[in-house]
Amino acid sequence: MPRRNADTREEIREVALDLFAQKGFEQTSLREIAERLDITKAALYYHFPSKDELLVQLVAPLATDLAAFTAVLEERRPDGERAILEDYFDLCERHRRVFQGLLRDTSALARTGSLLQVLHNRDRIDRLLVGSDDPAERARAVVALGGLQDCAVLMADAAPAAYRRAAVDAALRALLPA
Amino acid sequence: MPRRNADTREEIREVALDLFAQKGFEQTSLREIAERLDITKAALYYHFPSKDELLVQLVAPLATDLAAFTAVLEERRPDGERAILEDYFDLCERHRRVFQGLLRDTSALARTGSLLQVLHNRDRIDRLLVGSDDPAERARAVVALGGLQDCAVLMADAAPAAYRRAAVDAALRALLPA
DNA sequence: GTCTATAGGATGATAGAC
DNA sequence: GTCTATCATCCTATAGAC
Repeated sequence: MPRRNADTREEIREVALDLFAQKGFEQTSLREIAERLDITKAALYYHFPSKDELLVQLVAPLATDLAAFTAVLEERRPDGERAILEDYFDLCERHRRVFQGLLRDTSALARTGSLLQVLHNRDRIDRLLVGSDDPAERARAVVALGGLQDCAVLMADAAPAAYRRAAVDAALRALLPA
Repeated sequence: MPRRNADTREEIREVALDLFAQKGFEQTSLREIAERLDITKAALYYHFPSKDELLVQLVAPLATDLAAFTAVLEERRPDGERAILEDYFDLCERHRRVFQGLLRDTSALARTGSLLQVLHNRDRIDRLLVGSDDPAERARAVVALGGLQDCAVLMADAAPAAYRRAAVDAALRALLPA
């Protein structure tokens, strides 16, 4: 029998993103997604050819958005760094769930408790650095530390010594109120 | 028969971290780890009670280091923010492989090509923002954007509007040369 | 400390009826 | 579009010999 809601495909995307964000891609089975929608696994395969393709479609909006952002930045020198940063911030917010759930799959660490331990420490460091629990104050620390942390991942091609000074300087500027 | 090398346990850790970092935790089977070491799965279970426990032991050094860092920060107001940031940077570098391989499990995205797409864009944005390929210059952008991106993940408890201004301001300071 | 053998289960995916 | 039934494969983990 046909189901209550017309747009099953969109419902699947919604549930899948929710579960992936919550438990990670690998640890979410198609059975779980199907159960939550009260359909069968086989029905999923009518709408999506594979689990991987489902993932691809979930990340696609972010990928598209990011590509557009890059394109704009490339074709003309835009209206100032502030505007760029604001736009990038908005982009991250817009795809917050994707960032949270798909760009870092922390499920395994969460299961073992390691993740909580790390995040707890990080959170305390953030608050201590700025001496406040206020989100606006904390953000300075998150930017500074998050930025440094990102270097470890994204600058894998360069020797740490080559950018260490610059990175620390930048983080310091971010941390200190203007 | 006993194996060539005495410290099998350490060899296992080494190989496991390598494979986890490369393919992600969930997608690395104990069979693969065993094969690479020329032992059997059963032998792994002599050294580690479970796959999860193996993971825990791999993250443990980072967790410990981070806890110590927090403790120092807590007990006394340290020698200035610069030193703190430098220490945090060093900590990240020290555990670079863990950050790369375990704190973000990007394996699924990598398999589908989505990851490459996202990282490629991010890399170009970084270079464009500072107008240079020099690592030292790029670091400013990585810090600024990485910091903003981290906000989307770590400040999940706060309303974006509450820290948006502060975060963008901090990122801007990080981006602009002093 | 390492092996063989296997239990016991979940998973992604497909075939074919309705 | 959704179902039932099933396949083939892989997995973590354990028992027990050597």
